[in-house]
Amino acid sequence: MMVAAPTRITDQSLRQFAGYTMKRAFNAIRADVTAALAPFELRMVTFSALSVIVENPGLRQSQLADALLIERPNIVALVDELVRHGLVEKAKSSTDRRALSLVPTLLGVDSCARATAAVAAHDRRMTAALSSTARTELIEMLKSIERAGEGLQNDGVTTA
Amino acid sequence: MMVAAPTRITDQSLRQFAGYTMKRAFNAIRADVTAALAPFELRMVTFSALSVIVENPGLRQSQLADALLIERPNIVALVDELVRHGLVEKAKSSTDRRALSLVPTLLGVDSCARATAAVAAHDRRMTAALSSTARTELIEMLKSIERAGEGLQNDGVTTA
DNA sequence: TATTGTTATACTCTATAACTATA
DNA sequence: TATAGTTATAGAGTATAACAATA
Repeated sequence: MMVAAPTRITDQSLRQFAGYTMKRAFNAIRADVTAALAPFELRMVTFSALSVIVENPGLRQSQLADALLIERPNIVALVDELVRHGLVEKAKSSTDRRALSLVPTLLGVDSCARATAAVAAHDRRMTAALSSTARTELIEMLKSIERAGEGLQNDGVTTA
Repeated sequence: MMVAAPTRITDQSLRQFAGYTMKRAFNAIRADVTAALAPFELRMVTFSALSVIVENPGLRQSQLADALLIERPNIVALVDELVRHGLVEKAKSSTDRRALSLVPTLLGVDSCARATAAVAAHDRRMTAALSSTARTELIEMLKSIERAGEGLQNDGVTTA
């Protein structure tokens, strides 16, 4: 079979979907935020973890996993990376001898503040085309999509 | 060091960022669309590829890679998967003996139509809380973020 | 019994280097 | 010399099973 290639490629059918465009938008965000966090030796996921630890000092690893929707086994290396960089300490829980309490160090608190400022600048760059209210509405719409996903685990079986 | 764990964990600081909430929203979308595509033996990326091939019959693999922002090496196994399922054929280009033209089969066109309907239903489920105009605005905002990313490869060096 | 942290493991997704055959 | 398809490979990111210590 012999066919000539079209000159201009379109993705019109996929563009009707919020999911497709969101994937492309998030790709752009990930690339930019990764660059923004590199000077702090933080990745997206380690920055998120550090932020939650600073905001909730003393939380257990399993609580961090729940908050960030990360499986417990994957938390171990992630927290160890923060410990290795001197940003977080693993303290023994006073109430449960199985558990570890995650506490930010002074360096961790400071790095988190500066990284948060860098990420805020990145986020403003990416949403520069949006008005302040539009940006707020975007975040609210994304939250509503996140919430929509929470009710769909059974996937149609219970919809009858 | 002994610390008691907080009872309620928050991620308030991260919630100010469109990127963080978008990641969580997209996680929900990915889980739901993956389930929606499973009956067709399609993954997110193979569905996107099939859709572009049906919309642009005869395009070359490198054009498909450009359209979907996928590196050329990763296109090979992806297209082979569509060929194996009888949805796409690799035809020889009539103008360039190096190139392959990707053509959908009749089954491919039909499967694409039915999968597109399933994905449309999924997309409506996920955006059920949004009005029709709000949903359109969401997609436009996501496009503007995607566009913002295209200008930022150099990362601040040229901003001076 | 159930839960916390952990190890080992595997699977997907994505990115890079280098080869071949053509242009 | 550049490009199209390809191979091999490596690194993230993420998910599951199973274990020891403790509740």
